[in-house]
Amino acid sequence: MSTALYAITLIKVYFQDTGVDTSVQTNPSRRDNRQSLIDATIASIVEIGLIRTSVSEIIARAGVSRGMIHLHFQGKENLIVAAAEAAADDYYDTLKAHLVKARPEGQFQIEAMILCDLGPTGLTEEKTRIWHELRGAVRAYPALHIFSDTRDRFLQNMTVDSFSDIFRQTGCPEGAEQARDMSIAILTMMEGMWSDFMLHPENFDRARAAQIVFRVLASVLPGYFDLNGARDYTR
Amino acid sequence: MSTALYAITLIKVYFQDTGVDTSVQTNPSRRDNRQSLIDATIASIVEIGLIRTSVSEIIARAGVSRGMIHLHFQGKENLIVAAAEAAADDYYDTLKAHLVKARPEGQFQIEAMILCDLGPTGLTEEKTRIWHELRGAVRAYPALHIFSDTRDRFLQNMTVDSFSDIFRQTGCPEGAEQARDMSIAILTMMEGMWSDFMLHPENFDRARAAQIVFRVLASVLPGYFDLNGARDYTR
DNA sequence: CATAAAAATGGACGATCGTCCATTTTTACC
DNA sequence: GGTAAAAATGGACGATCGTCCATTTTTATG
Repeated sequence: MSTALYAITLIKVYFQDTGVDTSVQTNPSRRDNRQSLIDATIASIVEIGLIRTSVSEIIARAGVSRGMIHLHFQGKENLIVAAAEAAADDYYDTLKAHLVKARPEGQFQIEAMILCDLGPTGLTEEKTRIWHELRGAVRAYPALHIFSDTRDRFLQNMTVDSFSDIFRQTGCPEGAEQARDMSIAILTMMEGMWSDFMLHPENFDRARAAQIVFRVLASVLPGYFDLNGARDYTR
Repeated sequence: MSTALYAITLIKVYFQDTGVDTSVQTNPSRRDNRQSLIDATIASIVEIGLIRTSVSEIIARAGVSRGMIHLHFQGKENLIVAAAEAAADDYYDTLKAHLVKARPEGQFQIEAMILCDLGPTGLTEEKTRIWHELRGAVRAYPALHIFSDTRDRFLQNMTVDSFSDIFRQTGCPEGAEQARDMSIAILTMMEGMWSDFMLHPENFDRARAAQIVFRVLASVLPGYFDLNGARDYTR
Protein backbone atom coordinates (compact mmCIF):
# COMPACT_ATOMS: atom_id res chain seq x y z
CA MET A 1 0.00 0.00 0.00
CA SER A 2 1.41 3.33 -0.97
CA THR A 3 2.13 6.05 1.53
CA ALA A 4 -0.59 8.36 0.32
CA LEU A 5 -3.22 5.64 0.15
CA TYR A 6 -2.46 4.47 3.66
CA ALA A 7 -2.85 7.96 5.03
CA ILE A 8 -6.13 8.46 3.23
CA THR A 9 -7.49 5.20 4.62
CA LEU A 10 -6.37 6.25 8.09
CA ILE A 11 -8.20 9.53 7.83
CA LYS A 12 -11.37 7.90 6.63
CA VAL A 13 -11.30 5.50 9.54
CA TYR A 14 -10.99 8.37 11.99
CA PHE A 15 -13.92 10.09 10.42
CA GLN A 16 -16.15 7.07 10.25
CA ASP A 17 -16.95 6.88 13.93
CA THR A 18 -17.42 10.56 14.52
CA GLY A 19 -21.12 10.45 13.82
CA VAL A 20 -21.09 13.85 12.17
CA ASP A 21 -22.68 14.31 8.79
CA THR A 22 -20.33 16.56 6.89
CA SER A 23 -22.43 16.65 3.74
CA VAL A 24 -24.29 19.78 2.70
CA GLN A 25 -27.81 19.18 1.43
CA THR A 26 -28.29 22.34 -0.61
CA ASN A 27 -28.83 22.55 -4.31
CA PRO A 28 -26.57 24.91 -6.23
CA SER A 29 -29.16 27.60 -6.77
CA ARG A 30 -29.62 27.97 -3.05
CA ARG A 31 -25.96 28.02 -2.21
CA ASP A 32 -25.20 31.68 -2.89
CA ASN A 33 -27.17 33.35 -0.16
CA ARG A 34 -26.92 30.38 2.12
CA GLN A 35 -23.15 30.40 1.90
CA SER A 36 -23.05 34.18 2.24
CA LEU A 37 -24.91 33.88 5.53
CA ILE A 38 -22.48 31.27 6.83
CA ASP A 39 -19.48 33.34 5.78
CA ALA A 40 -20.94 36.47 7.32
CA THR A 41 -21.68 34.63 10.55
CA ILE A 42 -18.13 33.35 10.82
CA ALA A 43 -16.72 36.78 10.02
CA SER A 44 -18.91 38.39 12.64
CA ILE A 45 -18.03 35.85 15.32
CA VAL A 46 -14.34 36.30 14.57
CA GLU A 47 -14.55 40.08 14.55
CA ILE A 48 -16.98 41.05 17.30
CA GLY A 49 -17.65 37.77 19.09
CA LEU A 50 -20.68 35.52 19.26
CA ILE A 51 -22.39 37.63 21.91
CA ARG A 52 -22.61 40.61 19.60
CA THR A 53 -23.38 38.58 16.49
CA SER A 54 -27.04 39.41 15.98
CA VAL A 55 -29.35 38.65 13.10
CA SER A 56 -29.15 42.28 12.01
CA GLU A 57 -25.37 42.13 12.08
CA ILE A 58 -25.26 38.96 10.02
CA ILE A 59 -27.65 40.08 7.29
CA ALA A 60 -25.88 43.42 7.02
CA ARG A 61 -22.57 41.65 6.45
CA ALA A 62 -24.09 39.13 4.04
CA GLY A 63 -25.97 41.82 2.17
CA VAL A 64 -29.21 39.88 2.18
CA SER A 65 -32.65 40.56 3.54
CA ARG A 66 -33.99 39.76 6.94
CA GLY A 67 -36.02 36.74 5.93
CA MET A 68 -33.12 34.76 4.51
CA ILE A 69 -32.05 33.28 7.81
CA HIS A 70 -35.51 31.91 8.42
CA LEU A 71 -35.77 30.59 4.87
CA HIS A 72 -32.43 28.80 4.78
CA PHE A 73 -31.91 27.87 8.42
CA GLN A 74 -35.31 28.20 10.12
CA GLY A 75 -33.72 30.41 12.76
CA LYS A 76 -30.51 31.84 14.11
CA GLU A 77 -29.43 28.79 16.06
CA ASN A 78 -29.26 26.52 13.03
CA LEU A 79 -27.18 29.15 11.27
CA ILE A 80 -24.70 29.22 14.14
CA VAL A 81 -24.48 25.44 13.99
CA ALA A 82 -23.97 25.52 10.23
CA ALA A 83 -21.19 28.07 10.71
CA ALA A 84 -19.59 25.79 13.28
CA GLU A 85 -19.79 22.91 10.84
CA ALA A 86 -18.14 24.99 8.16
CA ALA A 87 -15.36 26.00 10.55
CA ALA A 88 -14.81 22.38 11.54
CA ASP A 89 -14.67 21.30 7.90
CA ASP A 90 -12.13 24.01 7.27
CA TYR A 91 -9.98 22.70 10.10
CA TYR A 92 -10.17 19.10 8.91
CA ASP A 93 -9.42 19.99 5.31
CA THR A 94 -6.20 21.68 6.34
CA LEU A 95 -5.20 18.85 8.65
CA LYS A 96 -6.06 16.17 6.12
CA ALA A 97 -3.90 17.87 3.51
CA HIS A 98 -0.94 17.78 5.89
CA LEU A 99 -1.46 14.18 6.99
CA VAL A 100 -1.82 12.83 3.48
CA LYS A 101 1.42 14.46 2.43
CA ALA A 102 3.36 12.95 5.34
CA ARG A 103 4.80 9.44 5.52
CA PRO A 104 2.50 6.95 7.21
CA GLU A 105 4.78 6.01 10.13
CA GLY A 106 3.57 7.26 13.49
CA GLN A 107 6.31 9.78 14.10
CA PHE A 108 5.75 11.47 10.76
CA GLN A 109 1.99 11.63 11.18
CA ILE A 110 2.44 13.25 14.60
CA GLU A 111 5.02 15.60 13.17
CA ALA A 112 2.67 16.59 10.38
CA MET A 113 -0.16 17.22 12.82
CA ILE A 114 1.99 19.46 14.99
CA LEU A 115 3.43 21.40 12.09
CA CYS A 116 -0.06 21.87 10.71
CA ASP A 117 -1.52 23.00 14.01
CA LEU A 118 1.28 25.50 14.59
CA GLY A 119 1.93 26.55 11.01
CA PRO A 120 0.56 29.59 9.21
CA THR A 121 -2.11 27.59 7.40
CA GLY A 122 -3.46 25.69 10.42
CA LEU A 123 -3.02 28.26 13.16
CA THR A 124 -4.59 31.59 12.24
CA GLU A 125 -6.24 34.31 14.25
CA GLU A 126 -9.50 33.56 12.53
CA LYS A 127 -9.42 29.86 13.33
CA THR A 128 -8.42 30.26 16.95
CA ARG A 129 -11.07 32.90 17.56
CA ILE A 130 -13.91 31.08 15.92
CA TRP A 131 -12.92 27.87 17.66
CA HIS A 132 -12.72 29.48 21.05
CA GLU A 133 -15.97 31.35 20.65
CA LEU A 134 -17.86 28.28 19.57
CA ARG A 135 -16.41 26.14 22.31
CA GLY A 136 -17.35 28.74 24.87
CA ALA A 137 -20.90 28.82 23.56
CA VAL A 138 -21.55 25.10 23.99
CA ARG A 139 -23.61 25.96 27.02
CA ALA A 140 -25.83 28.36 25.09
CA TYR A 141 -26.02 26.19 21.97
CA PRO A 142 -25.76 22.54 23.00
CA ALA A 143 -25.74 21.45 19.36
CA LEU A 144 -22.20 22.80 19.12
CA HIS A 145 -20.90 20.20 21.52
CA ILE A 146 -20.56 17.59 18.81
CA PHE A 147 -18.08 19.65 16.84
CA SER A 148 -15.54 20.07 19.61
CA ASP A 149 -16.09 16.48 20.64
CA THR A 150 -15.54 15.29 17.11
CA ARG A 151 -12.34 17.22 16.71
CA ASP A 152 -11.04 15.99 20.06
CA ARG A 153 -11.89 12.40 19.22
CA PHE A 154 -10.34 12.61 15.78
CA LEU A 155 -7.10 14.06 17.08
CA GLN A 156 -6.99 11.58 19.92
CA ASN A 157 -7.53 8.55 17.67
CA MET A 158 -4.94 9.83 15.25
CA THR A 159 -2.28 10.49 17.86
CA VAL A 160 -2.96 7.38 19.94
CA ASP A 161 -2.63 5.21 16.83
CA SER A 162 0.56 6.99 15.82
CA PHE A 163 2.15 6.70 19.24
CA SER A 164 1.05 3.06 19.45
CA ASP A 165 2.82 2.53 16.17
CA ILE A 166 6.00 3.87 17.75
CA PHE A 167 5.72 2.11 21.09
CA ARG A 168 5.07 -1.16 19.28
CA GLN A 169 8.51 -0.80 17.73
CA THR A 170 10.18 0.01 21.01
CA GLY A 171 8.71 -3.14 22.48
CA CYS A 172 7.66 -1.28 25.58
CA PRO A 173 5.41 -3.53 27.67
CA GLU A 174 3.12 -0.69 28.70
CA GLY A 175 3.07 0.66 25.18
CA ALA A 176 -0.70 1.05 24.98
CA GLU A 177 -0.92 3.08 28.15
CA GLN A 178 2.12 5.15 27.24
CA ALA A 179 0.65 5.90 23.84
CA ARG A 180 -2.54 7.20 25.39
CA ASP A 181 -0.60 9.28 27.88
CA MET A 182 1.71 10.78 25.27
CA SER A 183 -1.29 11.52 23.10
CA ILE A 184 -2.89 13.49 25.90
CA ALA A 185 0.39 15.22 26.72
CA ILE A 186 0.90 16.43 23.17
CA LEU A 187 -2.72 17.35 22.51
CA THR A 188 -3.03 19.34 25.72
CA MET A 189 0.14 21.19 24.79
CA MET A 190 -1.29 21.99 21.38
CA GLU A 191 -4.49 23.16 23.02
CA GLY A 192 -2.50 25.48 25.24
CA MET A 193 -0.49 26.75 22.29
CA TRP A 194 -3.73 27.69 20.55
CA SER A 195 -4.84 29.63 23.61
CA ASP A 196 -1.51 31.42 23.77
CA PHE A 197 -1.73 32.32 20.13
CA MET A 198 -5.27 33.56 20.38
CA LEU A 199 -4.55 35.77 23.36
CA HIS A 200 -1.27 37.17 22.03
CA PRO A 201 -0.93 36.53 18.32
CA GLU A 202 1.59 39.32 17.95
CA ASN A 203 4.02 37.79 20.46
CA PHE A 204 3.57 34.19 19.38
CA ASP A 205 6.66 32.55 17.96
CA ARG A 206 5.60 29.57 15.84
CA ALA A 207 9.09 28.16 15.49
CA ARG A 208 9.69 28.31 19.21
CA ALA A 209 6.33 26.73 19.96
CA ALA A 210 7.18 23.86 17.63
CA GLN A 211 10.62 23.56 19.17
CA ILE A 212 9.14 23.26 22.64
CA VAL A 213 6.77 20.51 21.57
CA PHE A 214 9.52 18.61 19.81
CA ARG A 215 11.85 19.00 22.76
CA VAL A 216 9.29 17.23 24.92
CA LEU A 217 8.80 14.55 22.28
CA ALA A 218 12.55 14.08 21.89
CA SER A 219 12.93 13.70 25.64
CA VAL A 220 10.38 10.92 25.87
CA LEU A 221 11.06 9.20 22.53
CA PRO A 222 14.62 10.20 21.56
CA GLY A 223 14.85 7.65 18.78
CA TYR A 224 11.83 8.96 16.94
CA PHE A 225 11.74 12.71 17.45
CA ASP A 226 14.38 15.39 17.62
CA LEU A 227 14.59 19.15 17.44
CA ASN A 228 14.94 18.93 13.68
CA GLY A 229 11.25 18.15 13.56
CA ALA A 230 10.59 21.81 14.21
CA ARG A 231 12.91 22.74 11.38
CA ASP A 232 10.48 21.46 8.75
CA TYR A 233 7.97 23.91 9.95
CA THR A 234 9.37 26.91 8.13
CA ARG A 235 9.09 25.19 4.78
CA MET B 1 14.86 32.77 55.63
CA SER B 2 12.20 30.23 56.43
CA THR B 3 10.43 28.25 53.78
CA ALA B 4 7.09 29.88 54.32
CA LEU B 5 8.48 33.40 54.38
CA TYR B 6 10.41 32.82 51.19
CA ALA B 7 7.33 31.60 49.41
CA ILE B 8 5.28 34.54 50.63
CA THR B 9 7.90 36.97 49.39
CA LEU B 10 7.94 35.20 46.05
CA ILE B 11 4.20 35.54 45.68
CA LYS B 12 4.22 39.19 46.55
CA VAL B 13 6.87 39.83 43.96
CA TYR B 14 4.80 38.10 41.31
CA PHE B 15 1.80 40.16 42.22
CA GLN B 16 3.56 43.51 42.35
CA ASP B 17 3.88 44.02 38.62
CA THR B 18 0.46 42.81 37.70
CA GLY B 19 -1.04 46.27 37.84
CA VAL B 20 -4.36 44.95 39.08
CA ASP B 21 -5.97 46.52 42.10
CA THR B 22 -7.34 43.64 44.10
CA SER B 23 -8.81 45.81 46.84
CA VAL B 24 -12.53 46.24 47.24
CA GLN B 25 -13.66 49.76 48.00
CA THR B 26 -17.00 49.01 49.58
CA ASN B 27 -18.03 49.76 53.09
CA PRO B 28 -19.58 46.92 55.07
CA SER B 29 -23.14 48.17 54.82
CA ARG B 30 -22.97 48.11 51.06
CA ARG B 31 -21.35 44.74 50.80
CA ASP B 32 -24.40 42.53 51.17
CA ASN B 33 -26.25 43.33 47.99
CA ARG B 34 -23.11 44.17 46.10
CA GLN B 35 -21.62 40.79 46.90
CA SER B 36 -24.92 39.06 46.18
CA LEU B 37 -24.87 40.53 42.70
CA ILE B 38 -21.32 39.34 42.08
CA ASP B 39 -22.12 35.86 43.36
CA ALA B 40 -25.30 35.70 41.29
CA THR B 41 -23.42 36.83 38.20
CA ILE B 42 -20.77 34.15 38.62
CA ALA B 43 -23.43 31.50 39.27
CA SER B 44 -25.35 32.54 36.19
CA ILE B 45 -22.26 32.55 33.95
CA VAL B 46 -21.31 29.12 35.23
CA GLU B 47 -24.78 27.72 34.81
CA ILE B 48 -26.18 29.21 31.62
CA GLY B 49 -23.21 31.04 30.11
CA LEU B 50 -22.39 34.70 29.70
CA ILE B 51 -24.56 35.10 26.61
CA ARG B 52 -27.70 34.25 28.52
CA THR B 53 -26.69 36.10 31.67
CA SER B 54 -29.01 39.10 31.51
CA VAL B 55 -29.72 41.79 34.07
CA SER B 56 -33.08 40.17 34.76
CA GLU B 57 -31.41 36.82 35.30
CA ILE B 58 -28.84 38.26 37.69
CA ILE B 59 -31.26 40.21 39.88
CA ALA B 60 -33.59 37.22 40.06
CA ARG B 61 -30.75 35.05 41.33
CA ALA B 62 -29.50 37.71 43.72
CA GLY B 63 -32.99 38.46 44.97
CA VAL B 64 -32.56 42.20 44.66
CA SER B 65 -34.35 44.86 42.71
CA ARG B 66 -33.61 46.08 39.25
CA GLY B 67 -31.89 49.30 40.26
CA MET B 68 -29.16 47.65 42.32
CA ILE B 69 -26.84 47.01 39.41
CA HIS B 70 -26.91 50.63 38.40
CA LEU B 71 -26.44 51.77 42.00
CA HIS B 72 -23.48 49.55 42.80
CA PHE B 73 -21.83 49.11 39.42
CA GLN B 74 -23.22 51.87 37.17
CA GLY B 75 -24.13 49.26 34.59
CA LYS B 76 -23.89 45.62 33.61
CA GLU B 77 -20.39 45.76 32.19
CA ASN B 78 -18.79 46.85 35.45
CA LEU B 79 -20.59 44.03 37.21
CA ILE B 80 -19.18 41.50 34.78
CA VAL B 81 -15.72 42.92 35.35
CA ALA B 82 -16.19 42.77 39.12
CA ALA B 83 -17.28 39.16 38.82
CA ALA B 84 -14.17 38.42 36.78
CA GLU B 85 -12.05 40.06 39.45
CA ALA B 86 -13.68 37.95 42.14
CA ALA B 87 -13.09 34.78 40.12
CA ALA B 88 -9.45 35.72 39.60
CA ASP B 89 -9.00 36.42 43.32
CA ASP B 90 -10.51 33.04 44.06
CA TYR B 91 -8.03 31.37 41.75
CA TYR B 92 -5.05 33.18 43.26
CA ASP B 93 -6.12 32.48 46.82
CA THR B 94 -6.18 28.76 46.14
CA LEU B 95 -2.86 28.81 44.32
CA LYS B 96 -1.19 30.97 46.96
CA ALA B 97 -2.28 28.57 49.68
CA HIS B 98 -0.63 25.70 47.84
CA LEU B 99 2.59 27.56 47.03
CA VAL B 100 3.09 28.80 50.58
CA LYS B 101 2.75 25.30 51.95
CA ALA B 102 5.36 23.89 49.55
CA ARG B 103 9.13 24.03 49.98
CA PRO B 104 10.74 26.99 48.20
CA GLU B 105 12.97 25.02 45.80
CA GLY B 106 11.90 25.25 42.18
CA GLN B 107 10.82 21.65 41.75
CA PHE B 108 8.52 21.80 44.77
CA GLN B 109 6.94 25.08 43.74
CA ILE B 110 6.20 23.66 40.29
CA GLU B 111 4.89 20.49 41.85
CA ALA B 112 2.61 22.49 44.13
CA MET B 113 1.31 24.53 41.22
CA ILE B 114 0.49 21.42 39.19
CA LEU B 115 -1.16 19.61 42.06
CA CYS B 116 -3.21 22.70 42.82
CA ASP B 117 -4.26 23.22 39.22
CA LEU B 118 -5.31 19.58 38.84
CA GLY B 119 -6.57 18.93 42.36
CA PRO B 120 -10.15 19.07 43.58
CA THR B 121 -9.71 22.51 45.14
CA GLY B 122 -8.04 24.21 42.17
CA LEU B 123 -9.76 22.45 39.28
CA THR B 124 -13.53 22.56 39.57
CA GLU B 125 -16.31 22.70 37.06
CA GLU B 126 -17.23 26.14 38.30
CA LYS B 127 -13.72 27.53 37.93
CA THR B 128 -13.10 26.10 34.48
CA ARG B 129 -16.44 27.31 33.19
CA ILE B 130 -16.20 30.82 34.53
CA TRP B 131 -12.63 31.08 33.32
CA HIS B 132 -13.46 29.88 29.84
CA GLU B 133 -16.52 32.06 29.53
CA LEU B 134 -14.68 35.18 30.62
CA ARG B 135 -11.73 34.49 28.38
CA GLY B 136 -14.04 33.99 25.45
CA ALA B 137 -15.74 37.30 26.18
CA VAL B 138 -12.58 39.38 26.04
CA ARG B 139 -13.69 40.58 22.63
CA ALA B 140 -17.06 41.78 23.91
CA TYR B 141 -15.68 43.16 27.19
CA PRO B 142 -12.13 44.38 26.61
CA ALA B 143 -11.74 45.18 30.30
CA LEU B 144 -11.56 41.44 30.96
CA HIS B 145 -8.30 41.12 29.09
CA ILE B 146 -6.25 42.19 32.08
CA PHE B 147 -7.42 39.28 34.19
CA SER B 148 -6.34 36.52 31.83
CA ASP B 149 -3.15 38.43 31.10
CA THR B 150 -2.44 38.80 34.77
CA ARG B 151 -2.94 35.13 35.46
CA ASP B 152 -0.77 34.15 32.53
CA ARG B 153 1.99 36.49 33.59
CA PHE B 154 1.87 35.35 37.18
CA LEU B 155 2.07 31.68 36.27
CA GLN B 156 4.81 32.35 33.74
CA ASN B 157 6.94 34.31 36.20
CA MET B 158 6.46 31.68 38.85
CA THR B 159 7.34 28.73 36.64
CA VAL B 160 10.21 30.44 34.81
CA ASP B 161 11.79 31.37 38.15
CA SER B 162 11.31 27.85 39.46
CA PHE B 163 12.76 26.19 36.38
CA SER B 164 15.62 28.70 36.37
CA ASP B 165 16.29 27.64 39.93
CA ILE B 166 16.60 24.05 38.74
CA PHE B 167 18.63 24.71 35.60
CA ARG B 168 21.04 26.84 37.64
CA GLN B 169 21.84 23.75 39.66
CA THR B 170 22.29 21.57 36.61
CA GLY B 171 24.80 24.06 35.27
CA CYS B 172 23.20 23.93 31.87
CA PRO B 173 24.66 26.69 29.67
CA GLU B 174 21.33 27.44 28.01
CA GLY B 175 19.52 27.29 31.33
CA ALA B 176 17.64 30.55 30.87
CA GLU B 177 16.23 29.58 27.51
CA GLN B 178 15.44 26.05 28.67
CA ALA B 179 13.61 27.41 31.70
CA ARG B 180 11.41 29.60 29.53
CA ASP B 181 10.70 26.71 27.18
CA MET B 182 9.87 24.28 29.97
CA SER B 183 7.64 26.89 31.52
CA ILE B 184 5.67 27.22 28.32
CA ALA B 185 5.54 23.45 27.85
CA ILE B 186 4.09 22.85 31.30
CA LEU B 187 1.71 25.79 31.27
CA THR B 188 0.31 24.93 27.87
CA MET B 189 -0.25 21.38 29.10
CA MET B 190 -2.09 22.69 32.13
CA GLU B 191 -4.16 24.91 29.89
CA GLY B 192 -5.09 21.91 27.79
CA MET B 193 -5.91 19.87 30.88
CA TRP B 194 -8.34 22.58 31.96
CA SER B 195 -10.04 22.45 28.59
CA ASP B 196 -10.31 18.67 28.78
CA PHE B 197 -11.77 18.87 32.23
CA MET B 198 -14.28 21.53 31.28
CA LEU B 199 -15.50 19.65 28.24
CA HIS B 200 -15.67 16.24 29.94
CA PRO B 201 -15.54 16.59 33.71
CA GLU B 202 -17.13 13.19 34.19
CA ASN B 203 -14.39 11.37 32.27
CA PHE B 204 -11.48 13.40 33.59
CA ASP B 205 -8.98 11.44 35.66
CA ARG B 206 -7.06 13.85 37.87
CA ALA B 207 -4.44 11.33 38.92
CA ARG B 208 -3.74 10.35 35.36
CA ALA B 209 -3.54 13.96 34.25
CA ALA B 210 -0.99 14.63 36.97
CA GLN B 211 0.91 11.51 36.04
CA ILE B 212 1.15 12.60 32.43
CA VAL B 213 2.52 16.01 33.38
CA PHE B 214 5.05 14.50 35.76
CA ARG B 215 6.11 11.94 33.17
CA VAL B 216 7.02 14.77 30.84
CA LEU B 217 8.81 16.60 33.62
CA ALA B 218 10.68 13.45 34.66
CA SER B 219 11.79 12.89 31.08
CA VAL B 220 13.31 16.33 30.74
CA LEU B 221 14.59 16.77 34.30
CA PRO B 222 14.96 13.25 35.70
CA GLY B 223 16.90 14.37 38.75
CA TYR B 224 14.21 16.74 39.92
CA PHE B 225 10.88 15.20 39.02
CA ASP B 226 9.54 11.68 39.00
CA LEU B 227 6.19 9.95 38.80
CA ASN B 228 5.93 10.10 42.58
CA GLY B 229 5.14 13.78 42.19
CA ALA B 230 1.66 12.78 41.06
CA ARG B 231 1.30 10.55 44.10
CA ASP B 232 1.06 13.55 46.44
CA TYR B 233 -1.98 14.65 44.61
CA THR B 234 -4.42 12.32 46.28
CA ARG B 235 -3.52 13.57 49.75
C1' DC C 1 -37.88 60.98 68.09
C1' DA C 2 -36.76 64.07 64.18
C1' DT C 3 -34.25 64.44 60.14
C1' DA C 4 -31.05 64.01 56.52
C1' DA C 5 -28.37 60.68 53.89
C1' DA C 6 -27.94 56.27 51.94
C1' DA C 7 -29.93 52.15 50.18
C1' DA C 8 -33.34 49.87 47.80
C1' DT C 9 -37.50 49.43 45.02
C1' DG C 10 -39.88 48.50 40.70
C1' DG C 11 -41.83 50.35 36.76
C1' DA C 12 -41.11 53.20 32.44
C1' DC C 13 -38.27 53.97 28.61
C1' DG C 14 -36.30 53.42 23.96
C1' DA C 15 -33.49 50.18 21.63
C1' DT C 16 -32.74 45.93 19.89
C1' DC C 17 -33.54 41.18 19.87
C1' DG C 18 -35.22 36.95 16.75
C1' DT C 19 -39.25 35.34 14.37
C1' DC C 20 -42.57 35.40 11.03
C1' DC C 21 -45.32 36.52 6.95
C1' DA C 22 -47.69 39.15 3.21
C1' DT C 23 -45.77 40.59 -0.84
C1' DT C 24 -42.66 40.98 -4.73
C1' DT C 25 -39.09 39.19 -7.68
C1' DT C 26 -36.70 35.58 -9.86
C1' DT C 27 -36.34 31.05 -11.76
C1' DA C 28 -37.70 26.89 -14.21
C1' DC C 29 -40.39 24.48 -17.46
C1' DC C 30 -44.03 23.50 -20.81
C1' DG D 1 -44.30 33.92 -23.13
C1' DG D 2 -47.40 32.15 -19.74
C1' DT D 3 -47.51 30.00 -15.39
C1' DA D 4 -46.44 27.83 -11.19
C1' DA D 5 -42.81 27.14 -7.87
C1' DA D 6 -38.91 28.93 -5.47
C1' DA D 7 -36.28 32.66 -3.71
C1' DA D 8 -35.97 36.97 -1.75
C1' DT D 9 -37.71 41.20 0.33
C1' DG D 10 -38.56 44.20 4.25
C1' DG D 11 -41.59 45.55 7.66
C1' DA D 12 -44.55 44.15 11.70
C1' DC D 13 -44.67 41.69 15.85
C1' DG D 14 -44.14 40.64 20.79
C1' DA D 15 -40.40 39.73 23.85
C1' DT D 16 -36.54 41.05 26.10
C1' DC D 17 -32.60 43.80 26.50
C1' DG D 18 -29.99 47.42 29.75
C1' DT D 19 -30.60 51.96 31.62
C1' DC D 20 -32.55 55.26 34.40
C1' DC D 21 -35.33 57.61 37.86
C1' DA D 22 -39.29 58.98 40.86
C1' DT D 23 -40.45 57.01 44.96
C1' DT D 24 -40.20 54.41 49.25
C1' DT D 25 -37.62 52.22 52.91
C1' DT D 26 -33.74 51.81 55.84
C1' DT D 27 -29.87 53.56 58.30
C1' DA D 28 -27.13 56.88 60.80
C1' DT D 29 -26.75 60.92 63.68
C1' DG D 30 -28.29 64.86 66.37
